[in-house]
Amino acid sequence: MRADAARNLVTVLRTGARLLAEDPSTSMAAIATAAGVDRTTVHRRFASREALLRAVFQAKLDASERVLDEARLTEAPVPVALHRYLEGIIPVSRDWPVDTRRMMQQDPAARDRRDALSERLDAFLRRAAAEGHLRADVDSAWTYAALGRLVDTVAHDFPTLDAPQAADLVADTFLNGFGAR
Amino acid sequence: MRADAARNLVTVLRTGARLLAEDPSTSMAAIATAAGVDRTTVHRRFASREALLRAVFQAKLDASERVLDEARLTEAPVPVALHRYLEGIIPVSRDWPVDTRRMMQQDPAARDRRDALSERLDAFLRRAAAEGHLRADVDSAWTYAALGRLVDTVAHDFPTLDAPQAADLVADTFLNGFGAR
DNA sequence: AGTAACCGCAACATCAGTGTTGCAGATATC
DNA sequence: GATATCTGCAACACTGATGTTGCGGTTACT
Repeated sequence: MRADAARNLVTVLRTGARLLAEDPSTSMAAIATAAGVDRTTVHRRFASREALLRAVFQAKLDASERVLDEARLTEAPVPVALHRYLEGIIPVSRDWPVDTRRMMQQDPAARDRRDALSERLDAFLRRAAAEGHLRADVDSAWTYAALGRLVDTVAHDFPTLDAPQAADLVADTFLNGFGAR
Repeated sequence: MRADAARNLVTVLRTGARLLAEDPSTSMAAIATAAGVDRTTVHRRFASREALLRAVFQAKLDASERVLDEARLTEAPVPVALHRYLEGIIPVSRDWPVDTRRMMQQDPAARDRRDALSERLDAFLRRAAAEGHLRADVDSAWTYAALGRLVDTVAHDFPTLDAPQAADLVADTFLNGFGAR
């Protein structure tokens, strides 16, 4: 593939992710215009609208897997791994703001990859609980779900915070909650 | 309006809310079929698709305002008001699972109503902090956003919990977080 | 029981989004 | 500079969703 074609491709993907997050029914034409290319150019790279959506979600999964790898969730000390994960995943959530659960219905392969990611993070949270860093009386599914929502919230509703600040905030809230003591 | 017409109307509204939450691009035809009425019947009640969406969000706002009124956020003791609010708002989130922020763009009147609700809840959270129930070192906007996400998460991802159980879980997590102590 | 309101059905027009093709010009790469 | 690749543009066909209308039959209300 030629270099300019590759550039256009990533531009379309990132623009598409942004617009589709705001409005999941955004048309191919709107994405093409916002990306600064012709509508037919998008169709040349992505055979169908569904193919474009798949590519966007794949890009998010790629980035997420990289973050989990680099966080070393199974080996690093729990507080270190947690913070490294948060600092990595918040920019991913910002770059690919699409809602993962929506698409997963029609793309079984993507769903499997996402399930694998979920399981890795869930295992980390169970280890954190076993090692005494998290409460043992709370369902890990609830812990996992709440952490994910905190990440998305800080990523999209507090865009002025940079990644380290946002990670600090999420970690503090996640561990200590909002109650005075 | 005749009684059967009123019944159909609420059925369409609730069915629409459910389907539109799963997929915001659900067609009027799909909503009509799922609600057990003809497509033209829906069009007789709602002049356009946009009108149907507005009605769904209005219904959610109506229910939310009722909950906030009954929670007596300005008078009741903070722990009581918080629990009463949670126990009321979780069923609302389940009955009207649509994402409020999406629609608010095109409907200024609805956005104003939603802003008023936000302000009431935010004022409650500020009172809670002032009376020593919440940490004073956390931005109330973050507190508000996080609480809202916890509510939505428990409402949709943990449907087996009944409202009181879910409210207990959210209140516990909100106040204490997930860290061991 | 009579009346007004409501509904389903069929048919139609309209419109926006999707996907395709051919070609001429521009651009990266060698 | 030659070549292969990519792009924009124009044109076209197709599909699905939206919105409307008229009519005959059904259902709620008094």
